[in-house]
Amino acid sequence: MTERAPGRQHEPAGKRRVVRLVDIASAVGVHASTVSRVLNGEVGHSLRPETVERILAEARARGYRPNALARALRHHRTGALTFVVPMVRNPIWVRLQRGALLRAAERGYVVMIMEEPMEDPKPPGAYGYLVTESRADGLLLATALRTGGPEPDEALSAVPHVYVNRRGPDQGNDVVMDEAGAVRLFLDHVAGLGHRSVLLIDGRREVDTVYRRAAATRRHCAALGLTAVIRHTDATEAGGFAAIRRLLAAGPLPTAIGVGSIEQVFGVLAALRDARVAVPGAVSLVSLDEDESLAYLDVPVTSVSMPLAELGAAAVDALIARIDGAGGSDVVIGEPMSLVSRGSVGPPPAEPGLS
Amino acid sequence: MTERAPGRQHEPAGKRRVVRLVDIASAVGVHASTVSRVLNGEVGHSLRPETVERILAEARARGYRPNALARALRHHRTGALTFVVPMVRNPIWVRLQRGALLRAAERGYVVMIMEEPMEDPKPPGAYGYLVTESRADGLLLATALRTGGPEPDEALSAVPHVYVNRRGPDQGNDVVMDEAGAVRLFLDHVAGLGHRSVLLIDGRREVDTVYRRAAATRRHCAALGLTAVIRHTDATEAGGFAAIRRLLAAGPLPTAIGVGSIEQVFGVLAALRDARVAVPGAVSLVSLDEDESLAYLDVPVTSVSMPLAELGAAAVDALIARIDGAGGSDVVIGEPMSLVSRGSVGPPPAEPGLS
DNA sequence: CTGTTAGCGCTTTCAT
DNA sequence: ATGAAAGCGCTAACAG
Repeated sequence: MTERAPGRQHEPAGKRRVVRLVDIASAVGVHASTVSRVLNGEVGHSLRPETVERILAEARARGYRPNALARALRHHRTGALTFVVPMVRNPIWVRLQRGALLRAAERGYVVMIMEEPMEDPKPPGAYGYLVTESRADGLLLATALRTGGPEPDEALSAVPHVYVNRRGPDQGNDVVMDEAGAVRLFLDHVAGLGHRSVLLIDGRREVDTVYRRAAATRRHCAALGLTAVIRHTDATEAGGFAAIRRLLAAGPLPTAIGVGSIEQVFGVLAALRDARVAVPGAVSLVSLDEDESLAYLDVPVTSVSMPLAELGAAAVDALIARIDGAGGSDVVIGEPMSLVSRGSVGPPPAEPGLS
Repeated sequence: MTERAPGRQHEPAGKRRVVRLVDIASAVGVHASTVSRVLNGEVGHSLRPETVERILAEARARGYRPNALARALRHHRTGALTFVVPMVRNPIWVRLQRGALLRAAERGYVVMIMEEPMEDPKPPGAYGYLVTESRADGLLLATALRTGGPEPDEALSAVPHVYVNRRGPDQGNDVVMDEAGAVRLFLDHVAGLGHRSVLLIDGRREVDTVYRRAAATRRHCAALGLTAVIRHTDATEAGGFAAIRRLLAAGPLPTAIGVGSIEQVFGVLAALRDARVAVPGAVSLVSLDEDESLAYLDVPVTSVSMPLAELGAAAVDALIARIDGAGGSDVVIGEPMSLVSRGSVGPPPAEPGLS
């Protein structure tokens, strides 16, 4: 009883080594390869039921777990994916990440996260080494910035990869959301109420989602006969605040405002509040980025809810398909998308543009 | 010119195999072990400078990257850590994760994220297999719930691990924040302004941080001669909203309110707004969870800012120390912590508890 | 100074 | 129905 903290029964002093295939093989009195076959459920090979039982029992008893490293080395498969995300605070990434993590787990993969600093963005190819070094089987690239040209990143030519929530330079590897659909939901809603002038406040135009929303806004406003003003600003509270400040100083606001990120929504709301611009009395507001907190603001904010988790899951599926050698084409996730009405949208004021 | 997409020069049709140590060895005309030595910068062994040069040049030319799998198999080190986090929306995890990711990268580790569903929490030992299978060298356990008893999780006895932002059942493996310090910052601030009654709205008491904040509130209120009311509710907007609703129905509110999570802050503010309780006129409000958006609400909310990123970094350091066999003791991160004054706190109303 | 050998833990033909 | 042997890519002990 003077022994220190005995773990189980025959615990040899010192930390017990992890149990290997050969350990259970020699315990049962068979060869390691036999154990391997049994544990991998080889159906082709007919094993004596009794042997099978003994092996299974022993493995279970000793809590055997296969060494993923050794396995991966043999199979040229790590069972890991790397998700490269921009280092921003926006909750959009949390949901995207969650959708991806869940689906990856379902499909037997683990996910490593790499965060890319926004100040010092690297080209996607900078992450290719993770696959080359056999740390992962493929790359989910959610770095936000559009790259300069359309030349495919050579460093990724032999690396399974998928661009998530942005388009990449090479065709057929994009998994994105239907940003145009989201914009249409917003515009049709306000146009239907009689608004004729629209303002979009969004992030830097180098961000691909922003670019696509802006383009869709211009296009659809033209189609509907609405005037469109588009302002790019920092995707922060301060950015949204400053944008409204500047616009107010220059003249009356458009009557319908769409905002790209929730941080900007906070800033926009604060600026409108400061300037005593009534929402939805004088201007209507729609967030293109859904979050539950929008329901609890002094002006509950209507938003467009996008399928972030589905996007993450679809990206994982697409990447695994590429790892498995199957080709694949661009994917656009459009469902489920909906307008969450919360009261920040109303008809335009009698004298349009009144602020 | 009819060939399809030639990559570089001597690209043999089909995807080029990854370059191995032996490839560059045979190219240079030396043995693989020599290459290994050179590339690992063996100082003890004196290598002929010319050989070194040739090897380095060849490796660079062919973009050689060591196979992390093979290396890990030999070294019994994967160079990966697993971070187990609860699956919640709160931005606290984003910052914690970021601090951990950054520090891990600095120290040459990659990080895998596992999200634990809040509805179906598993014991921390359920993640031990990741180390046993050699998928990671250690575990950062940020699962929020306190476990039942103080019995150390046997499944983790041989697994390097550290509990992050919560205390674990085994001693000496905790890396937590100074929640008591945060609570004191809040209480001293409001007590200094003359408040005598305090309300804490926080999450489920099974969450360790909540438990510690509640205990510290009781203790410090007693020391200061303040009355303390503590309400546990869902860590959501709806939870905060409902808590205030119920309290208002029962009578006047304490004059100083602390709130555990930002989601609850949104709910609390909404409920106070609905009930026309002036902030900070009738009650003062402090968020124990800092976020920039708090500055842009209709009532800018004062908060206590905690060192989340530092916590993540410290946890990584502590875990690596344990992986390296060094012992370690519990760590409490208290700096930098500060009160961010934003205007939701004022002196108590003349008739205390007036609502 | 550099090559040989063995082996990390597992899987997979090929034998028997 | 099971064993033997080779090898994934790399490194470390030991020769020479």
